[in-house]
Amino acid sequence: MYFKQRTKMAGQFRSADIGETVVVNGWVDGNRDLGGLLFFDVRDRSGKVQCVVQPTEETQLIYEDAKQLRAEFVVSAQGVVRRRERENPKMLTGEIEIVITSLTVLSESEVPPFEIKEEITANEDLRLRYRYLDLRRQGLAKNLVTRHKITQTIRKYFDERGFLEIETPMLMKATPEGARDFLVPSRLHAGEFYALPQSPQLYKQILMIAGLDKYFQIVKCFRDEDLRADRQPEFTQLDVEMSFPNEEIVYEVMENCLHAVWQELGLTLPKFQRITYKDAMMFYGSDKPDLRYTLKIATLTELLRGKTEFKVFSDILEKPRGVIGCVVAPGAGEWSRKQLDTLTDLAKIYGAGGLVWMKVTTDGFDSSAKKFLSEEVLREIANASDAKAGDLVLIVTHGNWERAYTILGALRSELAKRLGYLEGKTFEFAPTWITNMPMFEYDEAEGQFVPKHHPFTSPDLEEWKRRDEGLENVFARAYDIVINGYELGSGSIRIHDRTLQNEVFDMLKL
RNA sequence: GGAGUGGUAGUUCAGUUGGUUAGAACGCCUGCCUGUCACGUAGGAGGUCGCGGGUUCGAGUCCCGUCCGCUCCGCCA
Repeated sequence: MYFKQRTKMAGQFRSADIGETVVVNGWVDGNRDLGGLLFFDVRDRSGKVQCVVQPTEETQLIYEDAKQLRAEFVVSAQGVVRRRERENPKMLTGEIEIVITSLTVLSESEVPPFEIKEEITANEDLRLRYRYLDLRRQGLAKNLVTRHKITQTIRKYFDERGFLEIETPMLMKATPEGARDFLVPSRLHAGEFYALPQSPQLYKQILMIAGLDKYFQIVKCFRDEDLRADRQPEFTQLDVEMSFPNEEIVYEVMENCLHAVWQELGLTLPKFQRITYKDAMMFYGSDKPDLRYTLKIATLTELLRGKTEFKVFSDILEKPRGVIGCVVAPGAGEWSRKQLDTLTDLAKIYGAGGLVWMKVTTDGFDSSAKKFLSEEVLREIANASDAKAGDLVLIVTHGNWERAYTILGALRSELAKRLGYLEGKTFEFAPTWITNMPMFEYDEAEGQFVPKHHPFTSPDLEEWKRRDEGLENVFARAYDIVINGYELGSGSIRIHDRTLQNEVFDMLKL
């Protein structure tokens, strides 16, 4: 079909164009027929512009055509730009409109399954089925623009610092990394499979051993595990590797990269904090803590040792990895039994046997375990957790310390939500490094220690020897970047030499 | 693998203790309207209540089974 090349994109017309004869191509966004006067908007990715048809003798045919326009018709319209009689300050093109002199419908549209407007109500699965319609919305298209800006900024940043962008293979040999591999059947070797990479891990190791020194890649990764709202089987990550760095260089390179990205987006990223993995777990109950609010977990294990016969507590105190901890909800002393029950349900989802609660009142304490805990013990718990009159204390026990803190962390997040700590805090970033990730963890099912990190990560053996602690306390020199309770990425110091790697494994008797 | 929750008009939802013809808003269609931009206005069409079975005089509603979506746990750097 014949149509004229557009003068510029729909959202770019301004009062400087007044008097010009122009062509605009795009999608019909709305059709307002006032009888003797008809408006329709033409939209493309840049925005939209108002077109107007006034029926006179010579435009009568155009008017008849324009009356047939429906949402999402693809049109090519020619006309003359003029100043509006009434401007619309809400539109970037609101000072002008195009008086149509020629109108071509390039493609008609069926009635869309949902309305293409910014305040969308349709379900996500419907929107995804008609992704090409959903992406016509400015807000969503803007996300792709933002993503483009981010990747461009990252490429520029690493290029300027001497990093090489190198592609690594997508079809590879299966490696027993953490996650399940996606498999691709091989035609040449019938019955055998390629694996899709969970990360470019092995290849970047090779690049370092080969002496490429500094590498980065914006790369697709595949993990065949179950989904979550914020977790997909296929995702893109920024992958970086350096030879001969130290910890401060890792921090510096990644922090400045993120600062550059935030700056490009017109945002300011606050200074990074650092918290060890152990502290993150003990105080916030998560390896990706949300630090936008200060609510902290308190540990009661040693405080209660030998001071109570309460079976729920004493059973845990006998276990070497057992922990009793609590989290305080300030001012929640009036919460109903029903509200407490839903908190108990939440704790149980995360593996708690139950939940002991305690309310601090002006003249003492009330508790679900009042029969078993003395006034003195309750007072000590209140002191240790800094609970004041009117507060609610939630106490959790578990035989595995990480599990105990995970439960408390889930309660902490829920309390923050219920107490309104997050209202209006969407863009208050609290970037944090979680340092000293554990190299091993104790596997209850297997009854032994298993690697928690991939074996390429360098362990901090000096620190380990100095402390003379068990395998549980061998730290990987690895770090997660966390913002607002979401993991943004990770860094680590790695072993690039096979001999050294073997040596380490010997030392650890693996 | 497990738990919770939902499935009613094109869309988002309401639907009371099981009871007459299953409703609303937006969208859609038709008419009217010369300054709208969430146009207005008058009217209209549109339903296998996810699917199958059961209980009942009667099922959107209760029971059993099943499918699908979402959220979470497990899992997952």
